[in-house]
Amino acid sequence: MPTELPKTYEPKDAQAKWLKFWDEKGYFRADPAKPGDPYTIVIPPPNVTGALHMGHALNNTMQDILVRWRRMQGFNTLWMPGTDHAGIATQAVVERLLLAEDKNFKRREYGREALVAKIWEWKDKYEARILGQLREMGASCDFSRTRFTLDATCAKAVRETFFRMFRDGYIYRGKRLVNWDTQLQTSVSDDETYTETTKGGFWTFQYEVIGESTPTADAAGSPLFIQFSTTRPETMLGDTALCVHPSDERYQHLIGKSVTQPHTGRIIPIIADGQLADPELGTGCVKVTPAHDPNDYACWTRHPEIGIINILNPDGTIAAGFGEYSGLDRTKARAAVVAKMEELGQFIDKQDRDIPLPYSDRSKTPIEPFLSDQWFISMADRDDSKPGLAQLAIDAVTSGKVKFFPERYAKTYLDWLGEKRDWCISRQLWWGHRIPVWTKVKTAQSDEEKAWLHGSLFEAMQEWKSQGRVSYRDSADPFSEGQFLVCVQDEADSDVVDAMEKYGFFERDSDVLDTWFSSALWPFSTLGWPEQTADLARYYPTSTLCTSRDIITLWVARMVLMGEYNLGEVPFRQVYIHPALQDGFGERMSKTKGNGLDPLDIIELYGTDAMRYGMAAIATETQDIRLPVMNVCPHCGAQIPVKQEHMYMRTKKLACPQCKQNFRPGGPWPSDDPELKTAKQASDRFEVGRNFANKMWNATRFILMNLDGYTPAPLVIVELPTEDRWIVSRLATTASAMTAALENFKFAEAARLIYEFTWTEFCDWYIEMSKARRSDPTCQRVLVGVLDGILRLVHPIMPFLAETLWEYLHEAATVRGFPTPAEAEESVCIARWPELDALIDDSTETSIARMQELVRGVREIRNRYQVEDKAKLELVVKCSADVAAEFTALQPFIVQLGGISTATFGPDAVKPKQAGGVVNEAFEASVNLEGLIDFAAEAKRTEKQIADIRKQVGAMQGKLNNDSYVKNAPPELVAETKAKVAELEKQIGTLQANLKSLLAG
RNA sequence: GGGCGUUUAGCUCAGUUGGCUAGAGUACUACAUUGACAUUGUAGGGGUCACUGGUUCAAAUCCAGUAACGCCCACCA
Repeated sequence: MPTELPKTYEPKDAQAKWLKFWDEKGYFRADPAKPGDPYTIVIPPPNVTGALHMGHALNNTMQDILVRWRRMQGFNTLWMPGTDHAGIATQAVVERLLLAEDKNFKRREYGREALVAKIWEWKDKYEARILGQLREMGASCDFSRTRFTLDATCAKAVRETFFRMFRDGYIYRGKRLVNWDTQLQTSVSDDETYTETTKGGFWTFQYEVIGESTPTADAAGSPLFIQFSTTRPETMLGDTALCVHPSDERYQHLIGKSVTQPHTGRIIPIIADGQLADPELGTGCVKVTPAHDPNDYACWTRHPEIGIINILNPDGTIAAGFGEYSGLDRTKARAAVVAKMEELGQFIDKQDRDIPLPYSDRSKTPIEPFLSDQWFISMADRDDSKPGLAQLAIDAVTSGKVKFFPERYAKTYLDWLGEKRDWCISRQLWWGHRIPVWTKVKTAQSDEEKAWLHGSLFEAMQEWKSQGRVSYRDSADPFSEGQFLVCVQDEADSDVVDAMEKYGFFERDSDVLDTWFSSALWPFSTLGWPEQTADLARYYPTSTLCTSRDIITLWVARMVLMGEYNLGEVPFRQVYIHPALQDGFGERMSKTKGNGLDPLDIIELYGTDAMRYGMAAIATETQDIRLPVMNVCPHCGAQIPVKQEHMYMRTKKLACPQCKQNFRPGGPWPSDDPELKTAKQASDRFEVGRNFANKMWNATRFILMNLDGYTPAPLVIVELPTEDRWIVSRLATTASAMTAALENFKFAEAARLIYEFTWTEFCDWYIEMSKARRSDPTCQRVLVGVLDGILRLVHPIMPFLAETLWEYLHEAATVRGFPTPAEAEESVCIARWPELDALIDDSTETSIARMQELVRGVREIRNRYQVEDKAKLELVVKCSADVAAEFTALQPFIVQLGGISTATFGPDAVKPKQAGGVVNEAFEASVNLEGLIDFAAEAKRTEKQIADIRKQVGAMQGKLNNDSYVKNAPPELVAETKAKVAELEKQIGTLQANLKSLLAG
């Protein structure tokens, strides 16, 4: 006696149970020694800054569907999990935490080692949380291989890559403007700045043009001045040019001339640069201060001859070498610089103006653009035999080695790489992979020092270099040069490091690498590269990368580049870009807006399977998808749509329209009123998945209730009754279509296919039909076999549900399937993906479709006349002998599903006098409505139907009367139209006859 | 400013290479209730396919333009 199932599916119990079971069985542990073509996915490592959000849920669901599906297909699968150290974001989070604990927290005083240790603590906590959430979502990762971008394995790959690139001349040190916090004396990332409108000034000055005089000068000839405006007068000390637009007629004659910078006496040129100067703005002339303004800096890179001059000390005072201004704070310097211009009569005007000024988030002081040493990777083409890195990555895609899905994203990738901009890889942080380069910071003084540096150390270095332990530029005695850089292959190589640091000649660079540097190595660092591991040999290159489009450039392009450079092979064959989630108003979901959705709320409310189904169903090929968010009232459970004005924590309290009680809208913010209950968040998009899970649950429940005496036996398909052949064929078609959908990353279609097959065809029709065949052994076998197939097909999307039902089915019918039953696998995770193409049989489809049409017609009449279901109807169907034979074979189902008392089929069937009817090309069905019929209403309906058909016929006749249609359209289409017209004309005839008798009453 | 995308039922979205009366889910309406399932069943109503023009025998679909919205990148003396 099979187990009786509860009435509804309880996702929570199932989730806990199967996570444990799968883990114990080790289904997701990859073994390179096992057979099967490899299928590998590396997870886009989530940042260890916090919890997983809905975007992760989407991303990971896509990956898990692919991995579970491929595993069932017999691939040797590996889904590599892990997390990202996310340099800036993580360090900022931890620093904010420390600042909250102690208002006087200062990074420098706290110290590098202590801070890094603190961040590790944070990492351990949140990594565990993230991995836990990943498990809860059902992710079939191989958690035994979990990596972290800052762990020892990944660090090795980082060191090796940096060393090679340094050695090969791709990595170089250069200057770049950074956001400088003069109070904390540190650079800050763009993320750590905010812009605030500040009262400032807009000054206009003039510089004297050398050797020119005004055209309208008096006899003596007065000097010619050129005017420009600025909001930061103090930077005039660092001016190295004035700039005008090349096509600006006012200044044509001055391009190439020079002016005097009055404070410094420097002679600086007037240059033309179309990108910097805008003739429409101000005077059309602009000063150029490359060291203190990003645009001017860019201008300098285009005109390097003008030079670049830094005027600031790290504390924001004016640097030495600027006379009376040196040592002044930048604000005092500004006043002094302006005063000087007034004194010289070269001050024209000052207007008060509100200026958007960048501030440091940490110290709340204005940011200074500050020139500093940075590390870069050169992307450009090279003169030597070595490849240009950008080109390597471009070729990987243009050659088709890497394919994008949807294709259009290849353009994003190629456009960005085409610029071949160098990649700045250094970050002024402590959390990350520290740059393994030592710089010579002093020259030898004493004889002893000289002997050491130029003698013993240099000799040792040459030796180490030949051993590949260090890399540096060759020359007779490089150590005699001023700045000298040594890249150390292994920072733990104490021979080298101790030797360099002895006497303090060398200091290690304090910067760390951009977090994307280690992320770029992820597809092979996780597999153990540079070691030649079994994993690397088996699972690289990986198969598919699933990610979002905003990191195509930051991440995808760089992985390809690094894979090609380090291993000479692309890191993945396919890149699937999934859509981005938006809220109900088309705005990107984000923490600051508070319009996000917590996957854990969704899981709790609807279950993991429902969440996964929702994610799959939503993943179409568009680039954005909307997910309207609702608050669930914590008192009564009412669902209240989130409105735009609730965002950004603008609404701190909401009243439930149903129970009138107050609550706090759900969101990422901490509560400021512990009394006020916080709403969970929901979205009705997940109800479909929950309902679907329940539908499958109950279908299984029904089948198991009717399985008494089940025996497995081979099924001879051709000998099966129509309805059995039909459902088997439909299952086969569905399986085939799902395979194709998944191969093309059409997750929404895959979800729709299994949903429609299960709900509409299997539950609404086949199971209903099976009720007329109680305990028919063949029917039992088909029910069991189709359910088995459904569970396999749905497993990648809804694994917990599938596994739960699989276990029940296993108990009741271990041996199952068709055409030849076999003992099923112990878990649906390792069951074979259905490949039933041989069972696809189109010929039965038409008969069942006709039968469905007939039943639907009867139901429609029943509804129209409000005939209650219990009342049996008399059915007469006028049709060809062939169709009559089909209907006769299916008669039990027609009788059952239509609620029929007697049914007559055939060409000579005589319809009752008082009848309601349905007419189509294959049959005319009539139901006896004696005593019920409303002749006038029925006549009116018939008239409308005739009119509708006439309209169609008219449109088609129009086409057929059009010579160019008959001439140009495909002949088979024309023939089809003609046939259709004839068909419809026939229907009109029947309907008119009916109308006549209706009118006659 | 540059690039990419979107606009189809009240809402969220399908609609393949142009070709029968444009579909689904949800919401809505009516009816149904101890027989797997109300997280249900049966049936029904609901669309100027953003707008303008063009190509074509034929346009939701192809082309051009307009508008609104979204995302990415660049930039704002």
